[in-house]
Amino acid sequence: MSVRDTEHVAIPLVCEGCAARHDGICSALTPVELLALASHTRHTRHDAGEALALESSEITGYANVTGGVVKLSRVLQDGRQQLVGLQFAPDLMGRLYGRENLLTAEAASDVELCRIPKAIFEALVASSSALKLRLLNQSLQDLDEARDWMVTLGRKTASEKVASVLLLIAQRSARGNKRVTFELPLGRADMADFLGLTIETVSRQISKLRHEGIVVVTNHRHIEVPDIEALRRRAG
Amino acid sequence: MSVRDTEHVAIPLVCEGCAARHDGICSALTPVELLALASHTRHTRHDAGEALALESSEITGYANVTGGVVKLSRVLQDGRQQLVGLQFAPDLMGRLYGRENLLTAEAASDVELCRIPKAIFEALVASSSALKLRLLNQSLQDLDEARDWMVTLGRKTASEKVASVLLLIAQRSARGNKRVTFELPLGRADMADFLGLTIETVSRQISKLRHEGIVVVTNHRHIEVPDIEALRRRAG
DNA sequence: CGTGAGATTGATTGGGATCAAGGATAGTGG
DNA sequence: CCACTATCCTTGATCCCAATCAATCTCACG
Repeated sequence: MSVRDTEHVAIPLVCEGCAARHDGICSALTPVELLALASHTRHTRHDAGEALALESSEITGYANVTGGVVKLSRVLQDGRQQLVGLQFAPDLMGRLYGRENLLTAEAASDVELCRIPKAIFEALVASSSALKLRLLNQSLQDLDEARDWMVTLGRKTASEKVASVLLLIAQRSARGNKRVTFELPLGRADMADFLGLTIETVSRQISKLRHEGIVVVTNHRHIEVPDIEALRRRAG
Repeated sequence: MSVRDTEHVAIPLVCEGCAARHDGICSALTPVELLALASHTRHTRHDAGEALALESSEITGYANVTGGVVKLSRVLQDGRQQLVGLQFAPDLMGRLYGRENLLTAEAASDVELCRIPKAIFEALVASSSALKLRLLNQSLQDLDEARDWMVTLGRKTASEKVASVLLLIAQRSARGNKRVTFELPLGRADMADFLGLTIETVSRQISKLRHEGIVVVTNHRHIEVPDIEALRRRAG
């Protein structure tokens, strides 16, 4: 089989135009591998608020987030909750090699998933060095982000914390421009759980940023940031 | 070459009895790979408090922690500091494929390292699927731990936080027994930076745990936990 | 024994939580 | 199209946990 021959294997139809194929996990796969994988995947849609995986439940498979935003959280026995991460397309969901979920995954917005059975995906990982490397890089980056957030949680003031989430979401939503407009995938309660604050404090700090002209808020969820650098300075 | 023949390759002398060879990164290597690697490693000793890597400095290599405890931290511009992790033997230090350090690494206790040049180690990773897998599992576990700690930082009270560090260190120091005795690798200032608290609050909470009989403190650094389950309950 | 860094304890302050009303918004059914 | 309603958000008043300020105390080390 010549090198050119691999180009004659058609990309699965469902994968055309999928974010995961270009920037996600699937970009590490050859057309042949992608074709084999596609025959085992199942696409699902989920409304905002729907639980996608429950803490302590058995892991039945993995899933690429192909649209929307997923929030990952842990809860203490008495109900205190902490969001520990957000997943945007084309992130892969599911703790590799895990037996049970350590986290709850919930749709923050309407979400589209491309689900892959556990055994199929793990076999693919075992056989593909490129995929292993891709997953390794992904988890190292997630670790960097988790550690960054530890600084936010442990050492920033309420005001800096709120600026930090807005900045995080703004950066995911638009690139490069000084002025940024976006729709918040999180309500005030989720922001509070992400920041280790209460709803009231989040609301007050957003109001403060609004009065100071750092952000323009329309309809609670819609945010405009006239000067992203000004916001960055507020994030500490 | 028969299977038995690989056993005729001698394990490098320096690797005999090394923690990394049994439980660490090196356990994923064949004797041949280990031998090749050993010729490039350099063993170093460091006193408590010594900086091992500086935030924003160039990454020049990786290192196995072969003895002692290393603390990883980030600082904000104004000096506020947050510890984001501890590394015990036989953890691997250094952000794989990183160009500059995102964290400062400092010896918490006296530390022994087995240093490996960046290029040598990366070539080894590229060639060994078993090593890739091992590193992937390590970083996934670090991510789980970072997320656990996010819950501690974001949602626990000062009292629960202090119980949480003590529990973390107790679990690393001794296994299985109900009664545990250990030496703290961190002073009060480091504990405060790990927990997002002040020295005074850490000290007060330790005193409270002492008065309640949850811990016995001798010489500030030496801790006894009569009933590890009682401590676990305090950690939330 | 003296010294200095680290730890403890006490007094006071303050930032964010809690308690408590209202105000906006999106969805629903008339 | 417009109440009606439930949910989410905002704002205000008060409280409390942990920070800050300040004074010893302990202990390792010369």
